Formats: sequence, structure tokens, C-alpha cells
Amino acid sequence: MTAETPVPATGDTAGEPAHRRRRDAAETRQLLLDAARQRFARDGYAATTVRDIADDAGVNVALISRYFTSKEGLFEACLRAAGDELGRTTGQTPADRVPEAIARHIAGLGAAGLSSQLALLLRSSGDAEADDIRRGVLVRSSEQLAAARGWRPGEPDSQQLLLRAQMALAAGIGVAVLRSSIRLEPLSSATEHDLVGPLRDLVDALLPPH
Amino acid sequence: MTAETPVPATGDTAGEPAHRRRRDAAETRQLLLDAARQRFARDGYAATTVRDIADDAGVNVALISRYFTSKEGLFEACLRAAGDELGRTTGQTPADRVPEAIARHIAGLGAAGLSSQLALLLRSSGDAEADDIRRGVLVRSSEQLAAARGWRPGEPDSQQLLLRAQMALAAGIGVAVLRSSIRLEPLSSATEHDLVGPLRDLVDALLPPH
DNA sequence: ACTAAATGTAAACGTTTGCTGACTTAGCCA
DNA sequence: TGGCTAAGTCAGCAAACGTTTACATTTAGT
Repeated sequence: MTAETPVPATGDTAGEPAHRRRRDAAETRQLLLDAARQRFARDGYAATTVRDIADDAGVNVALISRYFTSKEGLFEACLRAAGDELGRTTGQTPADRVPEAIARHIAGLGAAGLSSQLALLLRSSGDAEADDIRRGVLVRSSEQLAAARGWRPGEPDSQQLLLRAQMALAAGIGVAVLRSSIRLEPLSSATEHDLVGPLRDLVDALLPPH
Repeated sequence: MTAETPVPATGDTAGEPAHRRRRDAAETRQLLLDAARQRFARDGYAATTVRDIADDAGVNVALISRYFTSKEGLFEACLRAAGDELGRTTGQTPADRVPEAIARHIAGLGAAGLSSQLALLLRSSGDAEADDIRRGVLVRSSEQLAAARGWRPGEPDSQQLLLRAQMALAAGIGVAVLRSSIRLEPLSSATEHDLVGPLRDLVDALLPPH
């Protein structure tokens, strides 16, 4: 069910309203999306209840059904958002800056921000459509990563390169989860600066720059 | 609650009984443990129901409470078993064979076997005691891995080496999950032989052999 | 063979879950 | 101001969950 969300027909799609309205569908939707992303990423899909999310967002539970049809719909929206965010990063990163970009993603860039987008990608809801979305995001990301290191689709030996790109992606996601969800020390309190060196070694070893 | 399991006082602790008993507490316990490990590893803690596990094991639901006190207790038992298994592998692996050992773990070594032990390590139940067990397993494994590459506890710069070992472990776990749970292709159908090369590059890059 | 303990079964319990329908309130334009 | 619609609230349902209780069957010792 790919329900279109009933976004309110507010004229101004760009720019903040000068003073916040007490009722603003777009803002409420975003509040739910943010709260859900963090909960899903940290606790997983099944362990997260819609009441948890609504409370975090400071919003009534019933609005989840209104804006996202169901808990599943909200989860899929989170995956799509994570895919957009990730694609925006990997898409415009020059080949030799990929490790830095991953490190920045993992390290957080502002408290509990982008790091949870990565961790979200290995949370599963059991729903087939959500799985398709996630697989799509992962395939696209690994192909972009592989392409930055010389991979061209269809070439005979290129499967090896794609495999290696997926392993690099898996490494990044694994680190993100061990940091944010499992809280393994010293990995958990390592800074972006601490991570970028080892990550560069890791990515360069899997996908030698050419 | 670290409930001791009421193991039956069968005299023969070693060797299989010649003909299988129709009721055997030790065997039932093991059936539950195996079924639970696979479910927990693939679907996560919250998404797995005790009825699922009992059905997989071909056993009555109430026996989970009998042998493991609770679903939590069963999960903790799975973590302990995974820790033992992993420790047995990493403990007796010479330094230069570590990547091969990881690859063998990931690749499965017999259908859905050891691979799920690795994936289990990033499943969380939210319970504090289970978190402690998992953290212990991860810390011990990463220390063994780091020690195999020259790390000595307490040395000033050794924190860097431990961090890198944890990242290597995170990479292995990430690959295991992307393979077994997310089923990302071509990573998912890669053989042990396909994996060992990239894994060797990865581990050697993070922890240079000395 | 008899008995007591060990093992397994069936049904139900109270709670929590995602979701819904009827209702109330705020925003906006005539 | 009055009224209409979008936005948010509230109470509660049915299903699924982990666990328990009372009962049945098997095993082992004598």
C-alpha cells in the first residue's frame, strides 16, 4: 500500500512561517518522522511501539495512522528518507573523499542525526515492501560507491568490485550499529577524527583507488 | 535472574544414549536453543515470539519458561552459547589465519550454522543483563583479535589498535547480517572462497600483521 | 508392579499492541 | 461573527503477546 500522504495545501512550500502555527500538518509529519527514525534505528521495528513514537514527537498516536496509514507506512517513509539522505551524500562525493563522507555519517554530524540513517538500513520489519525499499537503497549506495572506484555495470569481472563495495558498506553500517545501539567502548566514544583514519584504510583496502 | 536450569540428573554426562529417549530434557533444551538462536539472529528479539521458537523446535511453548525461566533467559542463553562458540574459534586461531576464520564463520560452515552466531551479537532485547553479556562477548573477541596483531593491554597507544579490532569485528558482523537477514545480492550468495580475499584485505588493512 | 519425580500438554490469564470511529478544537475566509 | 474544514483528541476494540496453572504421561528406582 503506497498511500500518498495528505499533505496540506499550504501555499508556501519553501521558507519557515514567521511564527509557528499551533496546528501544522507538515511540521507534525516531520516530528513523527524524526522521532520514528531514531526509535526504529536504535531499538528496531518490532520493539518500537507507535505510542513511543507519538510520545517522543509530542503528538497524538492517532496521527500516525492519519499521516502514514500505519506503523508500516511510517517505517517505509523513514527508509525512503534515509535513502534520499544517503544518496545525496554518496552521489556528490568525489571518489577519494568517500571514507571521510562515511566517517562523517557514522560520527553523527550533530548528536543523533545521520548516524541513525545508516543504522536504520539493517532494521527489518518483515514486510516485503519495506524490504524492497531497503534493498533498493543498499544496492544504489553500493553501486555508487563501487562506481567511484572504477566499477562499470556489466563488465565481466565487475561483480568482484560490487561485492567489495557492499562489504565496505556493511562495515560502515556495522560500526554505526555497534556505536549507537550496542554502545561498545572504545568504539562508541571515538570521534569522527578517530574513525576517519581506520575507515580510509578499510575502504582503500577493499576498493583500491585507481 | 540467572536461573540455573534444572538439568536432569542423568548419570551419563558423556556419550549419546544408545536409543533415544522419548522424553529427554537435555535434548529438548538444545532444540529450543538452536531454534531460538536462528530466529533471534534472523528476525531480532522483539519480532520473535516464543510460539515461533517452540514450533520450530517441535516442542510445547510452556517448556521455554520451564527450562529458561523466560524469553529473556532463553535469549541470554543464546548469547552465552554464541560467546563460547566465538571464543573457541578466535582463541585458537593463529594470527595470520584470522581472516580465514572470520570468513568461515560468515560463510556459514553448514547451512544456517555459525553465521547466525555472529548476527546474534547485534540483536538487542533491551534488557540490561543481556546487554552486559553481549558487550562482554564483543569486548573479549575484539581483545583477542587485537592481541593476535600485537596489542598488549595497558600500552599507551594500544587504544588505537583495539579500536581498529572492533571495527574489523563490526565489519564482519555487518557482512553477516547483510547476508543472512537482509539478503543483499551479490553479497548474499557469495561463497566462503569469494569472501576470504576481500576479508583478508580488510583485516590486514585495519590490523597490519607484524 | 508400584510409586514418586521428571517431563510434556492444554487452556487460559492479564497485558500490551496497532488501529479505528466518533468527537472536539483551531484556523481561515466570507 | 459565523460557519466550514483541516487538525488533533479520546476511549476502546480485537488480536497477539509472554506467562502460569492444572493436568497427563513417561521414566527410573525399588
